[in-house]
Amino acid sequence: MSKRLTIRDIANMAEVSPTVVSFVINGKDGVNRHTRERVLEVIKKTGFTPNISSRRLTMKKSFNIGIAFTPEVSPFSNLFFFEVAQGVLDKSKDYGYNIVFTGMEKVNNKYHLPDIVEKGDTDGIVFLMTVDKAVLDALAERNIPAVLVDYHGPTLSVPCVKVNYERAAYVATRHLIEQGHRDIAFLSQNGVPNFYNQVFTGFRKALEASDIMIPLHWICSANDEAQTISALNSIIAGKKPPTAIFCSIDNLAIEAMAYLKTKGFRVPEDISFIGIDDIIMSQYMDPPLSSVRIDKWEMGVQAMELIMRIMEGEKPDDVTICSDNLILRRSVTAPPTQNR
Amino acid sequence: MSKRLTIRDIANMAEVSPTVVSFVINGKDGVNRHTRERVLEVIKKTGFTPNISSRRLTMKKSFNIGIAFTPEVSPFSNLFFFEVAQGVLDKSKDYGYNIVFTGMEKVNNKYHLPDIVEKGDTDGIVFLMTVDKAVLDALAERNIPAVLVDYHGPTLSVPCVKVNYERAAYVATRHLIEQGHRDIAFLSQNGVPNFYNQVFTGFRKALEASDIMIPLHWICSANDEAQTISALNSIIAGKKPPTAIFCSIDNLAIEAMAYLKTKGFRVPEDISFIGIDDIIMSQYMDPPLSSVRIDKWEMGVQAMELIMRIMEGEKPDDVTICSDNLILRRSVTAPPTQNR
DNA sequence: ATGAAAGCGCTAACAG
DNA sequence: CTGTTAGCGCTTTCAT
Repeated sequence: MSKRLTIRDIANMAEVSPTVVSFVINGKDGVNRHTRERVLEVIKKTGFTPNISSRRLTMKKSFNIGIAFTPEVSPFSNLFFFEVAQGVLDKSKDYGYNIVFTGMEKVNNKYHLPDIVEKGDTDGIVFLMTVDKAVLDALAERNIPAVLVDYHGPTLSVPCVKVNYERAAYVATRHLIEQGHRDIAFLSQNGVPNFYNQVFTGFRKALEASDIMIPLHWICSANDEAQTISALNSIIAGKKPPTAIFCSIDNLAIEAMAYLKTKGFRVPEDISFIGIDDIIMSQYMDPPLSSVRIDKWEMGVQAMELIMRIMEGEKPDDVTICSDNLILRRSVTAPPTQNR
Repeated sequence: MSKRLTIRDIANMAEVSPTVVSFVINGKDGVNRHTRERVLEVIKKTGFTPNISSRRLTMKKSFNIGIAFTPEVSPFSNLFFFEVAQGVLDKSKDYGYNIVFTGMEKVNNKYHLPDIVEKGDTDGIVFLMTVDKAVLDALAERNIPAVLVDYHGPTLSVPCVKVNYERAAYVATRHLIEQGHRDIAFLSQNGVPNFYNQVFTGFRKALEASDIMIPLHWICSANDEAQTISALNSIIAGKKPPTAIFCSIDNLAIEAMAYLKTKGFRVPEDISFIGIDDIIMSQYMDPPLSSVRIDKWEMGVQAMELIMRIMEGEKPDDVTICSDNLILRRSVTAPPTQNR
């Protein structure tokens, strides 16, 4: 186990001072071309890499970016944020940062500052979906940049990577209509009011654009499996069930599809389904689920880029990801021809 | 943005020297009880946390643990290692380490040393499934601990967290037999010879234990979707197709099930399926897939624990995870009663 | 264009 | 039991 080289060793070998070596490593000018090349030569030959702990201390930078999340949106249990995380991870490499994942614990109904920032071990944080105002303030005070991915709340002091869910819902619903459906039910979570509003608005506008009216008990919300089932039961209760169901996220569509199949519905022959997100699982369903694809990986990339721009002193605007990329699979077909 | 406190500030406030503060922070003894309490008091009051960059430099430790993976087993695209990573991450908290994810690029058909170790920015690495001998050697030379998760190759110099795939395959196959099946096909990947051997052995032993013989064209391997399909075609080609298919991993079972359904087979009425792993997706299939559950989260936890033990100078043995936890779902039922 | 020297905040001998 | 001091390996004034 040979001792690691230091900048001083390199300096000796190249017969210059440590300062010069530091300069060339950091690409600063003010170094004679020949000297620079000589140093570069030695560095290449020795495979020298500057000790990162030391740079961290000197530069008061951690070269870490955190991804902070609450249990519900852990990239390790939520397939949406799983892809987002991948995006920020991939992009982080380009900037020479480590990504460190930190779950946020809730104590007394408010989130703790991620321990990674308490330790001063992060230069920026990307929050997934939610964050406490207090946490954001603490970050601002420490002057560490933050961005939010897939945030649904009121405008905030930090830039966000957003999805236009109204648009997505509109596109999904319009697709159903274009396939000939006029009896379309709406199923969404409503735990996050803003999300619900966006999605419902998109749905409503699509229907209105085609002068379609639906019975009110076809508009349902559900935040867990039990609620989904009872919503579904109410939707199919009438004598004339809908021919299609719009679901605000794929997860819900998957749950709903499974349940209605147990109730004897054939998908899509009896009833069509469409969702939003296009999570990895959707393509494996039976039938594979049509969905409005959200490029989650790209959201992660954008988040990382926002962080970097903030670090460079910019004050970037929110970015909104393409929200109308319809993925056609087999869960949607024309409505059954009715004879009554 | 108030300046961060240093150990020196705390020392002044508590009217002791920085050394004493350092001692109490690091839980060393040789500090008077009252002094210790006084210092603790100040620390609590101020919310002081020692600058980690500084400790890193002084102690020559990074307080980072890496998870290294090739593209095929990226936790962000492979649902098996996705759960493993979660386990490592959860456990790392207990030890105060960051987890940093590093993909390994292949250049000239061999993997590069993860950049995180080149930079000296990791105290240990968890490799997912594969690793080059050369990389392991480089690590050994730098004296940084490594463990392997779900490794299938010949014995190595580093401890591994293993699955007993022979046992898992045995349990899965026996379940099929217990349900009355005697016409059972075998489908496995064979990209990793050791894995194939284990799984096949388990399958074979279960059959032999019940004196079951099967036609040889029911023993198939496939490493991508096209191969899966052609394997399946060959399996169902004869006049009397099997009543059940054992698949070496859930992914394969999912693919196979989907394909055979398009061929008009009803699952499980016409043909039963069982897999190994119990990945997150399996429960959402139609029908939900029976599987031998591998506790992937626990594998991650064990990996982290192995790393820690190596750091403490131990020379731990491999650990093998429970491999016979049968999860009964709806993809297996009794074989159709035959009348011919 | 180059070098000397200070200092980042901590830990760990070593003295007392 | 407590304090002094010397680094850890780098970056960055400030001279030259």
